[in-house]
Amino acid sequence: MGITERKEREREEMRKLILDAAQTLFLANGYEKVSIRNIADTIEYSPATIYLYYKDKNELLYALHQRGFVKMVSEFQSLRSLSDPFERLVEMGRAYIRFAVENPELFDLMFIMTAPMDKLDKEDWVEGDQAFGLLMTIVQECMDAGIFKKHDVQATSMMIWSGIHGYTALFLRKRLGMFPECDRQPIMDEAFDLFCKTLRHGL
Amino acid sequence: MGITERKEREREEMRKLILDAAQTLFLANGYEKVSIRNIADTIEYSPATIYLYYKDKNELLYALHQRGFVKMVSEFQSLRSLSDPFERLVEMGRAYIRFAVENPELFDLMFIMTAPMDKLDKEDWVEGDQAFGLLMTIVQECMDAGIFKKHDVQATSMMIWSGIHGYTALFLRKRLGMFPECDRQPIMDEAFDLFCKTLRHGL
DNA sequence: GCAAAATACTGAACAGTGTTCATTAAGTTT
DNA sequence: AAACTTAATGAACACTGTTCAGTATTTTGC
Repeated sequence: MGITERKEREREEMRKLILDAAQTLFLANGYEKVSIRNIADTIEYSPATIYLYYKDKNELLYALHQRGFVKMVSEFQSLRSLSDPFERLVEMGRAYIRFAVENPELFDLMFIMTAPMDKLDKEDWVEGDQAFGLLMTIVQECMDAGIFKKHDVQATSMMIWSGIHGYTALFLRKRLGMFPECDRQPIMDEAFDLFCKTLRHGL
Repeated sequence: MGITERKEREREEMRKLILDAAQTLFLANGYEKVSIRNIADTIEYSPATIYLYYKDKNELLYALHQRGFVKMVSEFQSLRSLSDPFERLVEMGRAYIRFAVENPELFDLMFIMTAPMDKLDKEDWVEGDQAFGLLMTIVQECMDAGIFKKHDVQATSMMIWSGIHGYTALFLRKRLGMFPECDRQPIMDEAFDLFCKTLRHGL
């Protein structure tokens, strides 16, 4: 009897239907402005139905959080073609910033929003761990190649991640009001450049 | 007739009464969990009354945003005693992180939350400008003293701010799940230390 | 001192939110 | 065909920010 299998498949399809609708709405309108009722409307089901497939709104957000990491890690794959480890590091930083600017809502969910992160176990961090692991590998390679002095790889990677993350967080959350609109991009670019040079000479 | 003056004074007192109550509640319970009705209850007025003194909830948040910057800038005053400009810079970074950890909700409002920043004019950035101005002054002094090479002061300051901000943002928003709980603080400290050293040698 | 004008305040309502649950409809098993 | 299981829903609950007509209270002009 393949009925249970079909049921399971239908259930998975329904979960995908809901999540796809949620993703479209969230990424288009932001998380605040999308309600369970909105999602229910677009898939033409009752709001209560959504709760049969996802425990609550946060579980929906967390599912997207995971999708975001999968997308980001996949975009990092293009780095493999670069042979020079430092160049790869710089390009990874650029990719991180690019991802943030091109997918602001996803990035928000992944690194800034509080909502879905309230209580996460270690198992929920596989994707984030993967991305950070990639960074650590590149940093290690920079050390092996003599580009960086030998330091604790974890702390060094953390320092670099923080440095890059800072820009994107301040930029996305519109905290650069002290600069005139037109100056912001150039200043950001110059600051990123300076950060890379400082790493190159000082680490 | 001092009646208009008294009225003005009473109005200001009422604004303070509301804002104080809001601050206490917000900083204790977080912004999400405090409603206008909660605030109204604690000051024993009707919810509608609050709208006679503040346009909406965001105006309340923005008033606290300003208070936060005043507090932060006042905490930076202790830096004046340090004579070495680089030491002053490091200590400013420490003070920034300390402020964030000790006043997480205020910091959130000032640098992370989207809510009150939706549309701010240039005049609303005086306090932030002041803090960033202080940073630029110290960076300039580091350059004058020959500790840093001469670069664009704005971009350099921005780079340093981003670097420090990154830690605090990731930490406050609980994005260090890949590290075991007990390792986080040491890694953060080491990363901060490494950032300072890297600036010292590489900038 | 008293009526009229101005100000301060509030209860109730509106339109929305996330979430739950008894009830109904559909599908599966015996 | 009847009994059982599963899926979907309408309606409700307890909230939210915000508005507004109406009621107190205070100030003004006579």
